[in-house]
Amino acid sequence: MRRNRTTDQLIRAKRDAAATARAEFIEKIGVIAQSEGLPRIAGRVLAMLLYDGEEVSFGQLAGALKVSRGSVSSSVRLLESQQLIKRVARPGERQDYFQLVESAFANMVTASAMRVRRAADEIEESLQIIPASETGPRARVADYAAYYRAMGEGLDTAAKALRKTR
Amino acid sequence: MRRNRTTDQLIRAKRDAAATARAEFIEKIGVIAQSEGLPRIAGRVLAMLLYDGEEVSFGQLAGALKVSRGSVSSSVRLLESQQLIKRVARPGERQDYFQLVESAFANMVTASAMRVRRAADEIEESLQIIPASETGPRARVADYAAYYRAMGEGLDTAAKALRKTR
DNA sequence: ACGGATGTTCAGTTTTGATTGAACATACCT
DNA sequence: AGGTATGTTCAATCAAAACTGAACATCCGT
Repeated sequence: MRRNRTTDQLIRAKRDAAATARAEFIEKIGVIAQSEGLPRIAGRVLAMLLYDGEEVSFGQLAGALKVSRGSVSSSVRLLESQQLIKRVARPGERQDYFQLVESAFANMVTASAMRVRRAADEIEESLQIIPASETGPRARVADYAAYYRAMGEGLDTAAKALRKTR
Repeated sequence: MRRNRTTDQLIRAKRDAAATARAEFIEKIGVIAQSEGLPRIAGRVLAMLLYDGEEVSFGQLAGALKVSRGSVSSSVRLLESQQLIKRVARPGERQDYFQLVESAFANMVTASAMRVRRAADEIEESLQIIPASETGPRARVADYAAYYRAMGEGLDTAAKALRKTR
């Protein structure tokens, strides 16, 4: 099929639009990730896997994101540890491949819940040390701990709900 | 009333225990604050106000936490902007005084909700740009946005609940 | 008006954490 | 075994954010 110049230009324009949309999304998630306590590169890895939806190789990550292999290594390890992505072996291929886990969103919530729970633990540790005579401080710190506990449970509940639905 | 040496020592030991418990709590919250996206000093200010329960002056904050007045200024402004503390004027006193707001915990949740909602907005912005032809990516990004939306609403609900209870 | 106490601002410094890249270990292919 | 592709580790670098302190503005009492 022969196409004229105008048609070709349209097609190219469309492809470009898709490419820039993808690039902007990846960068944006990189920034959002930082406000979630993830390093920027980890966020971009996550974004790329989410956007593309398919398995992506270690080399592709380093290449497409233009970062060192060292960074890719530490990022994917972090994301694996939080159960957000998984490493898959492709028969016959040397490289590692990665993809988002099914329940990635739920697991993000679980990771938050874990952080909050750890904070609650620390505060309760403090509570142990405060002498019984300090009734005012004890009451207020106990309230604070209870707040963190409640948050943690709320997040866990939310995670469970997410897991059921999708 | 005359007390012997041993009694005095006991009293002093008790006071010391209370003081170190307080100091450790303040430091600990400083660290936890960082994982919440607050600067460390702001966390310590918050901790001091929470522990002591009463109004604390600008000067006391700088003195007790051993930080510059500049740091106190920016910290209290940040905490005020998030509605976690309030500045109170004492009649006849020149210094500003600060205390935790009643609904501080609920407001912390609200602040988180705001952050999450902002992230959701950004992701939806991305969604606008992705061409309709990219059905796979669009669906996945939309899911991601929905997840953030749900989180935001969940947090807002939690905040409302907290406000009712206490 | 003056002096001193107070809070804010901002340029400079310090600290913290992320990122790189080279050395290394491992596995595979020949 | 030798060579190459691959992922990890870690010391060095870089970037971002927190923090300081001095200059400034404001207010209050005198």
